[in-house]
Amino acid sequence: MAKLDESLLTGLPPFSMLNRAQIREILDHAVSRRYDEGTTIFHEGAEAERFFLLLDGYLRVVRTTPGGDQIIVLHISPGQLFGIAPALQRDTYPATSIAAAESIALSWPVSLWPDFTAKYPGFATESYKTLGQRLGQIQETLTEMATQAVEKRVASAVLRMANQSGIKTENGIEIAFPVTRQNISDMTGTTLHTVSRLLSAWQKDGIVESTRKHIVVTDPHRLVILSGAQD
DNA sequence: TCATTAAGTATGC
DNA sequence: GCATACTTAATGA
Repeated sequence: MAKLDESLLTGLPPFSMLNRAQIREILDHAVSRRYDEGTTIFHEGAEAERFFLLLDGYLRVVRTTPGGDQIIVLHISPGQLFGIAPALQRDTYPATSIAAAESIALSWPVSLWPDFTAKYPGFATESYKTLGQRLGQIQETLTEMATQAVEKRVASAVLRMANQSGIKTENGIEIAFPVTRQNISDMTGTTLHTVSRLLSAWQKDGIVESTRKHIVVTDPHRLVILSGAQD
């Protein structure tokens, strides 16, 4: 296996306080893998054998409700840790992770987690920080789901993706990974029909531009207004 | 206001 | 040319 370059980890929050030698040490224990779009990296409830860091691509994190349908809980962007069940004191994964686009991730056996948190300054605190942020975001989405009207929920879901992964183009902010209407309905607890209608209406109003699996937010400000601010 | 049904068009391997 | 993505209208809770 080819040696991984140290520049992969320098600058990433969990590793930013480490020196070259420490990063080298971490990389030498890591396994790098590529995942095609749509590939499941691990399943909810499965034995957590490894924890991961996303180097490139985007992931959907999906949970199955008691009813049986899947809802998209959050997305993972490059540079983020995921599958960190050990940080939650769990030995199974709390959710399923699926590659939303072609992705590359590093992983380590969970047996190394105690070493990492003990040996590397900043690693533990940074991990718990992202974990806390995620929990907060999930809770926010959940209360939003329960209280807000559909149009607001879809608006904030699109905004979240644009903020998290958006790349600037001439026309606006483009969501960097493929998203279907179905995906958005899975994030917002509505139907793909409603999402389709909303996106069509917004396109007519010049707020977004969308083609298949592809969304550009052309007027973020008005989408923000739709997402919650009242007129 | 929104889900559901249903019936259509567009797109891409 | 077939499966998948998306659109639109109609109906009714």
